[in-house]
Amino acid sequence: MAKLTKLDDIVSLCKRRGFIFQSSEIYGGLASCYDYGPLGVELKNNVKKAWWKSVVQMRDDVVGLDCSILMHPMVWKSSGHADKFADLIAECKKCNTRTRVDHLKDKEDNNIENASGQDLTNKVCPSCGTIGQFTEPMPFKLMFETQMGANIDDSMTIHLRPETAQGIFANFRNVLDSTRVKVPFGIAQIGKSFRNEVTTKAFIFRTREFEQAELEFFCEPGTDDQWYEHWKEARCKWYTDLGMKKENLRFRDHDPDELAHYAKGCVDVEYKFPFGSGDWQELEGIANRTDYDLRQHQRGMRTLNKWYENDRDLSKISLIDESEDYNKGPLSYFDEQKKERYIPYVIEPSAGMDRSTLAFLVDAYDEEEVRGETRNLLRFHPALAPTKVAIFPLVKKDGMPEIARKIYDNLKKYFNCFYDQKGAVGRRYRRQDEAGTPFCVTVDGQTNEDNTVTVRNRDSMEQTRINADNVLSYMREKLDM
RNA sequence: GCGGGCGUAGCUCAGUGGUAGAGCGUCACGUUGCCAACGUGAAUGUCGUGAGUUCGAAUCUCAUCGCCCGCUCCA
Repeated sequence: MAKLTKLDDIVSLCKRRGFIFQSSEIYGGLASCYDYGPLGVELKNNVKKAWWKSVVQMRDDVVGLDCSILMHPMVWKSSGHADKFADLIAECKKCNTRTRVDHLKDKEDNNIENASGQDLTNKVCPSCGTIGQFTEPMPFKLMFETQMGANIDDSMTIHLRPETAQGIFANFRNVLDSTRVKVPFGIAQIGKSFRNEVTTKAFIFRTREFEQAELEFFCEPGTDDQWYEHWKEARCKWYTDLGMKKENLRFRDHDPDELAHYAKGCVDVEYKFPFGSGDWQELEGIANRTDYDLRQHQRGMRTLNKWYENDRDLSKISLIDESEDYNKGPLSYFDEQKKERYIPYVIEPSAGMDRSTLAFLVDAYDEEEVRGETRNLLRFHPALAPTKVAIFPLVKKDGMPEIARKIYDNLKKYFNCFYDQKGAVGRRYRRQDEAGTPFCVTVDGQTNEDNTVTVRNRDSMEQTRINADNVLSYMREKLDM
């Protein structure tokens, strides 16, 4: 079975069928930015809907949220992004390799402790081994900056969020106070995030503007391991339930040295993308973030005045130490049954919606030989298919278009449908195959006699006759919608 | 940011200094009674962009933008 083997094939398919276009293409494109076309926006919306249904709608213990992208600067001080997203990078003058200054190691035989981290004279280039031949360290701003306020004198530099998670932590108290939730419970959100990645990569796989679906699941310390396992399983099942092939999915546990300093554990759900090297690439990360974030925000809340006093300059301040009774702080939770307060632990499944959309697209792609011709099709799960049903008159006469149109007008109230009366019906079928439409309904000569129509299945190409009045109920059952 | 490759119609590509091309797709008309049928016709090009060399540039040179592969980076 010939499949998409190169990224170029995927890009070409995406453009040809209107899934994904390069942003600002008429102006030569803007690096790392992509637009979703008519089929793409339906597909991606369906992926997001499926996530929301699984993570929020179908659960009694998760509520939703939609935070603003712009947040108070202190959010990023507390989260650590303001400091860590401003790394210094130095370039080796010899081989032009850029390395983060804090990753540079001292020359080994130099026993003298080098007090200054900024002194690069004894640092070794990890690429070519040259010592001390670096450019001045240059700051990398990994967060997007923007100005809030039209009046330049009064405007404030703020950041576009680099992750949706912090908006959830910042609203932890609000949700607790307004929704009667009890630990264990989760808060879910889907939304755009922005990161000035040093290198973008592979089509929409790593872009600077991207969409995340994140869940912060709050649980009692001590139960975190079991919830971690629970979400690992639940999230993996989500992909396979939506038709993604098991052999293209795997878990990869992070090595201890790869873990963020606050994380107790982290596992990636990876998909075997057909990129050049055929590498496994991350779709989603599931992390045990412990009580780090809520505790950090408690410190941040206590630091607010210091920020005002220091000209609202994040670089001039550091977070105030944690209070001894932090467990009873403003972001703590009171357990009614145990009559005790604690800071909940957090399990965070964080999925990339653009990556998932691409993976579902690639995974659904298929080519098969039918009567010496190649049939291209996208075997989307019905929940993900951009169009659910296409309705055709077999030919454009004998009242068939009118009947087909009537069926279409009724069905489109319930799901995305497509009407087409042009050209040979075989071509229309194949066209829908390429868009991944699960069913085609065709009105033919017999419809006038006994009010039946044919339903053609995308995957098997088989046809069934059903009564025209039952099309809606038939589709609802088959599509499970 | 480094190294390599690439950029011509919606897509795949041919065209290496002398009139801008093919296949597929798209559209129209006719035909067509179930799987990319057939006939006729049509539309679609800043040859990525900008400069330069030249009588003349898709073609040569430089710059720039974008994409792919490999480094580097990925809190």
